[in-house]
Amino acid sequence: MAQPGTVDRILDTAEVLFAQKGFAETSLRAITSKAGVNLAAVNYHFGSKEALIQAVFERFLSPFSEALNAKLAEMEASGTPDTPENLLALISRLALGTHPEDPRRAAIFFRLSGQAYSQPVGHLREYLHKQYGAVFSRLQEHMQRALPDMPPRELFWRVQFGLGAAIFTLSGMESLKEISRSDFNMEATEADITGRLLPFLIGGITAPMP
Amino acid sequence: MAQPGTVDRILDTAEVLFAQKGFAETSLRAITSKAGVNLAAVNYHFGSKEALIQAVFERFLSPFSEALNAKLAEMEASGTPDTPENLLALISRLALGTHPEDPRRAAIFFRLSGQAYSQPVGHLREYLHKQYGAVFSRLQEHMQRALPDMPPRELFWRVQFGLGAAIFTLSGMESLKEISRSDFNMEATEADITGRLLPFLIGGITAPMP
DNA sequence: CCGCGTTCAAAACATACGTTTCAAACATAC
DNA sequence: GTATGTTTGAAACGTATGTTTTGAACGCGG
Repeated sequence: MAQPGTVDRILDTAEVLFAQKGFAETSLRAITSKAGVNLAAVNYHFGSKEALIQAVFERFLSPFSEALNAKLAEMEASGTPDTPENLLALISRLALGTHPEDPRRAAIFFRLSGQAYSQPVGHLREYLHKQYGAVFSRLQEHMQRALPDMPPRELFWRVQFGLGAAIFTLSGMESLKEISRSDFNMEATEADITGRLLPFLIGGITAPMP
Repeated sequence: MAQPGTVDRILDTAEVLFAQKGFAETSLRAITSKAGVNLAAVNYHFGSKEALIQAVFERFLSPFSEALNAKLAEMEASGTPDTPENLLALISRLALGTHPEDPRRAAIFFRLSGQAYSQPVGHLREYLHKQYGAVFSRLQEHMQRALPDMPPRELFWRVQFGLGAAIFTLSGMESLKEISRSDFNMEATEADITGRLLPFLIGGITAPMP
């Protein structure tokens, strides 16, 4: 492994370009030339482009997943009550703050998630489900405890809807900011949008059953 | 123009493949060979691959956009009150029923929308905004009339959140159906999911202000 | 200082892509 | 029936991609 070197420079550059332009549209040459490393370095260190993509996601999601697990355990230990407000605020804080050294990485995080989710059949989606399905299930259980009267199947779909609203909106934040700027003369920040998002999610998830 | 021929066979095949695997991942050779037409036919009839993509969207969105416009005009004329319920039910019915000849096309419609939205910078997103921004604005005005006490900027974001929830969920419906099948032994249908989606959207959009 | 495993650099490779070319087939009007 | 404009077919073009190869450079323990 290289010290503060090639591997990390590739990952740093790749995550930015993947988030900006997508996986298929980002060539290894674009990554390596911008990262200032040799083209062959990707295949040498990672094996293939697809392995690079997975490595980018692992570096992103592992800290998030671990932090979420830790915070949930903390909640359980301290007896903090399970409420939609608590759970969603927790996730929101985590998503925005998992990488405090660079706030821009939150935006990259969202865009990568959107790319992964809207990706076709690809190995990526099942890799994510296999790798991080456990923490998602745990979250779902907490949400179920917060809303004991809601049928699990209904809750499952509502969480999916909420996930969609969040990822989709935050992933397209750049464009939406521009629209909101031209239509409302309003500058919108990440924190501003997530602040508006939370009441929406709570309202949707706790909406009365049909 | 070809009669019941080449052009439509290309569009029919392209929309399926684009929805399944994305734009960049679908080659013209894959389209033309599956459609049973010559490779050069795409460039001959459409000019380029990008023009093909736009043509696919135009064939999808124009009927939808026109139908929505017509229904909104109908509402205005008949004095039907603007309520979130009415408006969202209207859109839902339209999205599921714009192409009644083939219900599978609703799924394709959602997947294409998801692809377009999560697409990078590409010309597609601004093309869609330029082409269909008007009908979206009109819808937004109706929603504003339904919720006169909500600040327009707040409403803008809430509509975006709802759009995200809808497109994102419906676009990933195939995978989500499978998860719901394995986790809940539950068969989910399009109508089932949209039936659950509407209360969520209404709850989110009408949630109390923070 | 030497030997060896690791990393890097430059070039080449094979392939897939979008696009273009050009002649043949076709349809239509005169 | 011939001429004209349109559509199709097969092949080629140029380019960009992911990957592989081959040595050189480097770091380090003996």
